[in-house]
Amino acid sequence: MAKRVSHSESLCGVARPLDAIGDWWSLLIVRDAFDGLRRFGEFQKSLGLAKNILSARLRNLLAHGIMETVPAADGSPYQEYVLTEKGRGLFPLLVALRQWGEDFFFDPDEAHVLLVDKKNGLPVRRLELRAQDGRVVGAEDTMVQLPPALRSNATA
Amino acid sequence: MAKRVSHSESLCGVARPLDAIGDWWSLLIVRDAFDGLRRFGEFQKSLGLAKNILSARLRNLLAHGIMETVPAADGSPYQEYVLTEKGRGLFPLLVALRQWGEDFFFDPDEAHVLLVDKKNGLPVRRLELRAQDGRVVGAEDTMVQLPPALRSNATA
DNA sequence: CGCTTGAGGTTTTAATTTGCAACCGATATA
DNA sequence: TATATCGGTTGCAAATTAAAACCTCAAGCG
Repeated sequence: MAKRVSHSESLCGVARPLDAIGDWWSLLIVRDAFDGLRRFGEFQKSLGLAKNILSARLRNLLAHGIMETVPAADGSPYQEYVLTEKGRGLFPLLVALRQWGEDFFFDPDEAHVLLVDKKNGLPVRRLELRAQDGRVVGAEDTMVQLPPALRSNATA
Repeated sequence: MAKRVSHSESLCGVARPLDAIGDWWSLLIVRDAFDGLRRFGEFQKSLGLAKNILSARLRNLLAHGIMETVPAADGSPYQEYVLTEKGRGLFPLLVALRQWGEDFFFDPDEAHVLLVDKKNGLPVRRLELRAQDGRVVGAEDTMVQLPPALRSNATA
């Protein structure tokens, strides 16, 4: 955290998010939250990280509005950590990460968990980026365009 | 790097990729590579990071097969760094990160770079996850399914 | 030739982060 | 009253990160 820049100013659309979730653990916490985990102890058991680190990461996620605490759920006197809308917005990113991992980090025959459609248990499709006209586009079909204001400098 | 586990074993499909690109800089380097940067000095100038860190990150990206060095391009005696197929596979992830950043890290009226279709200059669509039947699905419509082999333990 | 310059790093060193372990406070539980 | 469990915080040693200085090689040039 707090890598080089004080806050969000002058960071591009890729770098700003990284300031919030750009470490190993944060995304795993978010993933566990998507899987329904809510309690401090649940995250700790699932991830096996030190409590002070989990504490710091949760604080950071709260500070960035990615998770929030809710008073209780089952009457216990403790609070729980749940994703905000901003946090739930990370779903496509997690899917992209998972699909990339499946593509390149597993042997072809190696067993791994599958993301499936709840309705029928079938695996989901691949994430696809489409242009306005519906074409599936890759990196080579796209470019980044600076906003009219600040033409020309880099990594705005 | 080398966070807690020696190598890839027993890491889920989300954690394994994070072992390779789970730090602030690596993804930014990859993004710059998508933007056409190839030389050590180009990356350093663009990202403004210390040379030893860039060196370490590039080495790591090479070790993970995300980038590779090619002997030259313009006759200079130095090597260049280009994305492998595995590295190019990160495109959807970068798009997901960018779109999330645009959604939640910019004021509605704040200018930011746009990812556009090269053919016509129009912005690309949003990334969408679809089920086999074509339905757009969100987190709440999906679940992770363990492979038949190892039913029941967590985070396999 | 001898000097400088720039690319592409490595080494040194200091600051930051990490993670283990111990502790703490509050609530249950025996 | 003991004791255990949850949800943390605090110390402290070890590892990681980063800034700056240094090194090497090749080219340019006077």
